[in-house]
Amino acid sequence: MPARDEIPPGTLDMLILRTLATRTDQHGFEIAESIRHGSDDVLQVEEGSLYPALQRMLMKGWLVGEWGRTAENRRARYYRLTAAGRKRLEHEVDAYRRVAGAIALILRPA
Amino acid sequence: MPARDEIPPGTLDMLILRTLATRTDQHGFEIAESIRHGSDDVLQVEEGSLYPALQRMLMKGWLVGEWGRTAENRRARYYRLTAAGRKRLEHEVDAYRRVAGAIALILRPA
DNA sequence: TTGCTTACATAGATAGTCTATGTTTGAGTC
DNA sequence: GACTCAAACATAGACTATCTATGTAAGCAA
Repeated sequence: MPARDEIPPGTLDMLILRTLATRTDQHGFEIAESIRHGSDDVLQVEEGSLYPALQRMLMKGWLVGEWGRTAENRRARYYRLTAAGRKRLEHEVDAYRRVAGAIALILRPA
Repeated sequence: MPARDEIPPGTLDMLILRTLATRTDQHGFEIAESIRHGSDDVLQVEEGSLYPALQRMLMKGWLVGEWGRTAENRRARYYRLTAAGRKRLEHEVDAYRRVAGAIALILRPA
C-alpha cells in the first residue's frame, strides 16, 4: 500500500485553489477527497490543516463560501474561487514551477 | 534581476547532499554558491539555514567534515558524503519525486 | 590599526503543516 | 426516543525547518 505523504509546506493553498478551479462548489470534505484522489492517493490533507486554510483564504478574499446541504442532507460550506483567487492561483503555480524547475536542475545535473 | 526564492521547507538537506554528491569536499560557502548557481540563480540558501543543516547532518552521520584551508588561506570545513549520506540522498530524492509527481497531477488536469 | 571580507556559528522569529480534541447534526437501530 | 455512529466543521497547541539578525575569528591590504 502506498505510503501517504504530508502536504509540503507552502503548497496547500495552491492545491486547494487548483482543486476548486477544476470543480467549483465543493465543501471541505470533498476538497480533501479531491486532493487525495487527484494525487493518486499520495497526498492527504488533514482536517486540522484544511479548515484553517479555508478560513484564511476566505478572509483574504480568494474564496467565497456558502452554507448548504449535501446529498445526504448534512450542512456543509461550499466554496468557490473569486477573481482574486484565480489570480492568486496563477501566481502560486508560477512560483511553484519556478522553484520546482530549479530543484530539478540540482537533482539532475548533466 | 530574477527574484530569488527561499528553499522550500524539507528540501534543504536533499539539496546539500546532492551538491556534495556532484562534487565532494566543498565547504559551506562553496555549497551555498553551488546551490545558487546550480539552480540558475533561483535558490538561495541563507547561512542561518545552511550551517545548522550541516551540523545536523554531521551528527546524523550523513557527512564527515574536515577542517582545512581555502585557496585564499582561510580556514574552512570541507564536507564529504558518507555511505549513509548517499543512501539518505537516494531516499530523499525518491520521496521528493513522488510528492512532486503527485502535485503535478493536481496542477495539470485541464 | 583600521577596515573589508571570508567562513562559520547561534538565537530567536516566523510560517505552515500536523496531532489531538471537541462540537454539532443527521441517520439508522433497538 | 435513547443510543450510537459518522459527516462536516472547527480550534489549540506541537513541531519542524526555514529565515533574519547578530556575532566571532581570522586573513589581507591600505
